[in-house]
Amino acid sequence: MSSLTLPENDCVAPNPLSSCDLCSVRENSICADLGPRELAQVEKTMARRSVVKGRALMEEGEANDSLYILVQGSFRLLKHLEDGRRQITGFLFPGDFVGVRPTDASAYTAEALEDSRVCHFPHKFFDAIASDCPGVKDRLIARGQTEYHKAQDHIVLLGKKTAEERVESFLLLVARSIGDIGESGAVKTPLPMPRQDIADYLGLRLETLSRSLASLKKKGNIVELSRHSVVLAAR
Amino acid sequence: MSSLTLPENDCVAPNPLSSCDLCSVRENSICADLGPRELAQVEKTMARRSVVKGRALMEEGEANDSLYILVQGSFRLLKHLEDGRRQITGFLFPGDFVGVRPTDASAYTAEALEDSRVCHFPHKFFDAIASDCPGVKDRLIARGQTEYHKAQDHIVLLGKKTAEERVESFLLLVARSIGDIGESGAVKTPLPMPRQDIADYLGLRLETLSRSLASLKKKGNIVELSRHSVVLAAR
DNA sequence: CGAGTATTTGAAGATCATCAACTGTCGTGG
DNA sequence: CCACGACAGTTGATGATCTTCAAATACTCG
Repeated sequence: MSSLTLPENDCVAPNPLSSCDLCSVRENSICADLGPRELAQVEKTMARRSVVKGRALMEEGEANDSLYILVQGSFRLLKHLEDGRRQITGFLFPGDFVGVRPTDASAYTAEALEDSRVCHFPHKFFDAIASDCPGVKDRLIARGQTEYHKAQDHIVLLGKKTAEERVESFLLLVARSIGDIGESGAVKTPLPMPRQDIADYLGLRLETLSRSLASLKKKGNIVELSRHSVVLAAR
Repeated sequence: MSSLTLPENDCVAPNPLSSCDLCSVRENSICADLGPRELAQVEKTMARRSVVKGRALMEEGEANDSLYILVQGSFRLLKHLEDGRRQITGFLFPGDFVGVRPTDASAYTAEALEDSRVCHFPHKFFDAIASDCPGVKDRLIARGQTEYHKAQDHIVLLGKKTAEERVESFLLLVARSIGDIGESGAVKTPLPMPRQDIADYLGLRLETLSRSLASLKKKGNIVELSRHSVVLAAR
């Protein structure tokens, strides 16, 4: 209760992700609302977890009672139709959350696109500190809201945009999360997910996606294109 | 502060919607979490408001600091693309919420499809009672979550379903909110929104919607179809 | 009843899907 | 180090679904 020792830490913190003090996504997360006392509590309570590529953090239909914050790596969120068709409803990048609420049946599956690291918070923890840190619940509400807004943008994309518009919107979306602005204002961004995942996110077939990418490249909107990265022209 | 008089009420409560005791959507709402003291507070604080057909409860881009609970009627939620295309992201029926969080710029517009009645709660109110009623914030989180799940279902619909599948899903959706199960298991449901709104929800053109409806009727999935209602065959 | 709008229906065209073949990339093992 | 196999991605040709443009019909409200 009283000690502030950091269980997983060596003295020199060889892994920068194992201490909250050095956490790269902390300002964006709930942790920003925690006082020093709660933060110490967090460092004792929570578990950091590695998830290897392809593994699920939670499965559609299964119970989940934890909140995960993605620290490193990326995930896809997907839902299945009865007949096996699948729709990707979103991607997670560092700083994003899953499991804002405990539930008996997750609405979607979350699978790692690459080897990743997450922080794991049992929801019990939030209930426990809720009275001391009222800001935490507000932050959960806020995060739920931004998820909802992202979903609405996705709805607009699927409902009203053409194939090429969808692809462009998607690339900008990824770039905003994990892209780097290069010299000349061009943006280079990794694409950790395979083409099929992008297609399933955009409501397009693989081939249509490929053609749209080719077309955007010919038009100059895409400067460079490879399997795992894109460079977008400065607008 | 101390009196429990209900401002808008006559003795015999001529309008059943003007007292929380008689509110038809109360069990589904936040109010279910309120203690008698808070409920009394609610009856003094909140305003019941009529919204005439076509009027907006909130506008995309404008500030909003209130939560509204729909008591009677229906709304459409919509977002605009820069070029004027519009996408309907959802409909509200009695018991549904808008404005789960205060914001400087609403993500969408909410317009009445018919003359409607809402309960209006300034978010200040929730902050004020948060410590007494911890359940209220949890309920807001939960509600945000179900909104998110609905949005995800919408995403699946738009991303993976054919025109006819979309129309069928939509009709079931409405039926679940405001439909009546008739004899024989058939479901009759009103359609308070015009065809164009349905099309804009489903990501289809007006004509395609109309044809899909006609086709579903021919197949027998729709038993009866008029401008403002449908009867769905029992499955 | 009549004007104006909402909805349906028809015919032609475009976008995206499907089926199929080809090319590139990565990792493994000889 | 190169060769091979497997998988990921691209490209081509054809076709279906949905859109577009156009006109007719049905409703609703004054």
